[in-house]
Amino acid sequence: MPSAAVIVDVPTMQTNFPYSYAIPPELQAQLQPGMRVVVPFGSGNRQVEGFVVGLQDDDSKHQADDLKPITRLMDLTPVVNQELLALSDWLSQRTYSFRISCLLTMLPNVMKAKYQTTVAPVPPVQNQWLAKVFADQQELPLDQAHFTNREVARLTELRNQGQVQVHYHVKNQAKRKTEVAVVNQITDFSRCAAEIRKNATGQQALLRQLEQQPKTPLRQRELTKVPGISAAVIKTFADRGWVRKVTVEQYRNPYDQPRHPDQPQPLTPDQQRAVTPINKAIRDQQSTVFLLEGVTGSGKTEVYLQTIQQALDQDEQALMLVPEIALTPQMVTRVKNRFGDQVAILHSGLSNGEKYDEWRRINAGAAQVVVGARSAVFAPLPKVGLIILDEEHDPSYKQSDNPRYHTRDVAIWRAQYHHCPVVLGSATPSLESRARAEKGRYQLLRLPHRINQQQLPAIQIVDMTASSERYGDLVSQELVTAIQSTLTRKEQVVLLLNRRGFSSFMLCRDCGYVLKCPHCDISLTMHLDSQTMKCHYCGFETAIPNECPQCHSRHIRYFGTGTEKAEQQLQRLIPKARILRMDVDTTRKKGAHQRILSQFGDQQADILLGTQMIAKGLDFPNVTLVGVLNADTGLDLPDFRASERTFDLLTQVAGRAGRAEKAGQVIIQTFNPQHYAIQLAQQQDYEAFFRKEMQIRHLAGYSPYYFTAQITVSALVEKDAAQESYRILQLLQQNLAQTTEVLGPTPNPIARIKNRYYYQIIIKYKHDEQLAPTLTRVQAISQKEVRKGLRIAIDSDPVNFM
DNA sequence: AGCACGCCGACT
DNA sequence: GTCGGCGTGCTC
Repeated sequence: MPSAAVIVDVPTMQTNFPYSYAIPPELQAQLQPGMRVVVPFGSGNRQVEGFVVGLQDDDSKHQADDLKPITRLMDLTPVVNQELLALSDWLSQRTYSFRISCLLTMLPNVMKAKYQTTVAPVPPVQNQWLAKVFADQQELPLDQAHFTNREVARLTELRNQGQVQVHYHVKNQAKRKTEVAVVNQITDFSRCAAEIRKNATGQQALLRQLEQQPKTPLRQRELTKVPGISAAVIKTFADRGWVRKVTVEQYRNPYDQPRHPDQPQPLTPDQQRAVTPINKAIRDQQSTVFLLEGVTGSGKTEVYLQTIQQALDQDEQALMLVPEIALTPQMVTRVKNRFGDQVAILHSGLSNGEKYDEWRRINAGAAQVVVGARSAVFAPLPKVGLIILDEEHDPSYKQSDNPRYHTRDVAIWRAQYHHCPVVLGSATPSLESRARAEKGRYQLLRLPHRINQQQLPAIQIVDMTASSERYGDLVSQELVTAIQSTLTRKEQVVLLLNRRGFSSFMLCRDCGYVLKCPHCDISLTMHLDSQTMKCHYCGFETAIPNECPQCHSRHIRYFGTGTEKAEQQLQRLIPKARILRMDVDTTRKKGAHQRILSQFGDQQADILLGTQMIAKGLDFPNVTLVGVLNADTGLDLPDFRASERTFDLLTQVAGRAGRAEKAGQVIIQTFNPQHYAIQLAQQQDYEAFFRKEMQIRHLAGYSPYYFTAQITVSALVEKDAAQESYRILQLLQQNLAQTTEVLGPTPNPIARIKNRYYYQIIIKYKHDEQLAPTLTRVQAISQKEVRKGLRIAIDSDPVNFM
């Protein structure tokens, strides 16, 4: 008796394995691994979504007759292929998360089922209350909106008496749109042409269209755009049997822009030295990992495009991952211009429906190139020939909630599966990747020169501890002068200030009170445009006080400068400058990103002032000055990667200057002018930074010399989080190897967020056989404790310690 | 997650 | 004595 192995949508430790279900005879022919099904689960036979991960001919553990049958199919074809099924298994072990969570993150959001429980009275209805509640309704949803807890208890009682029935509904949210298309049935076009009257221009036009593309279904909506072709013309053809009407899936096209086809550009010798080995690996089906270390402006993108072409030439597909695609519309345009409609785009800026459409195009084999952010690494391409991870050091490649995967790891796994190379590209590779290249595990390719012999911009450091008072603490005289002369030359300026809002905290000068978020251990930031004090962690907002909430003194002051205040001050210093501000607050609305950038690109502003979102990938030829208002914001964070992040950010933003024929200039303002991260960013010497930082990591015993794992415990009561973390500490100490070091528990740098108290434990290890089984035990414990409001998060390779 | 079973305190 | 509180275990 055949049965199906099903992973059910019940994310718990105790259900984290496949359950066997009987396959009803009518489903036996259709059912395949990778399809979603609805299955009865638990005592009430409540209906849940599940993924078929395998089929068995007989089941030794269970007699066929004690298996429950699959209720129904949710898909007609598999939504997870064999590769991704295997990947989900590896991923769940690697990240200590549930298999169902892994499967669901590989798919667009809309494919997660929605559940609804309803209740219906069983006729004849005798109970008066029941009759009154239901009146003429057949059934009602069993939720808070319809029934109070007391009423639910009453319903339970009536159900036990058989007067009420409970129904479980599983709703597939994914709705596909269809449209009408016609398929050509003509074989002899000249004979048909003879049959059409000379003055029937519409019919002639349609015939020409069919002749051009006799094999593909043509969408009616597109066809009727052709002059002369109308619905009536199409109907005439259908009546004659010349075309057949079919319905095809309709896809929303999120980047429906006119295309300017471009051709491969001639390569510099550097680029050629990179392209050759990558293309060879693609041809030879080698799963080599290349680290492409190229300074900003060295032409990495052209290397990507020409290697993608190699994969396409072999009838294979290419996957290109970028940090957050909304930030680099220029990159999307370049790829689309080169490869046209075979490109699919997946990123967080798309609506759920748009993501689903792009995903289906990929799954149907209609896309050959996928460009996308983190989750696009799961794009269901059947035969991958190349995977590119641009800006491979970017922290957004790490998912911060379950499953806590790193895109780089998944990319490498998939490359091994497909026997294809991975290209990790960056101007400032992560220390981990660069170290692997050093050891020969990755193959290092370097692009040390900018294309067209452009000079790297000259970088000047301004020591803000010695800055003149006249200009305040925000902008130095050097920067103001440089901005002014840039504007006189009719060139543009990019300014980075990695802090949003107006002022970062409010302080009472009489009693020393600092206004904090009531839900988090963090001071509230003042925002002038919304006239509120905001918490950047939980979103709490309150009015701006005009007296101290504690002592009612009116001597309150606001300290710290964010982008809002910087904009105001700059405007005062340079009244004629047209300033555009770009941060989370000005880009919240859909498309705002693009609008600000194109305004700046069209020279409608002189200065683009923003947070780190302006550091990446922007390419404006008229920008000749880049200023960093405060290089220190990230430097003193309690994170061993603080220097690396600062170096990356400064290098990245400096690269925005002088990208065309005009020379660029960069001014970095800092209170730590001697710090090596800032010094070496000034020299734009990544290799020197790498060596220096490696020494420091070696001494401190951090990545890449040691692996790290992190356990975070949180609870509503601080004592609970602390106690539990000490219990886990004990478990770790009793089980882990002697050489493994366990740090903590310590309260998180921000000890409370959204009313939860956080404690963390850091594990540093080199080789520890016991680590995986021990963390699995921690995972099991977390399952039990979750009922008491405790949450335990395991991160097998954290990138962020805040 | 949701449901049943089972063991302790407040009530008709 | 029973009703119902929620702590614990199980779901093919």
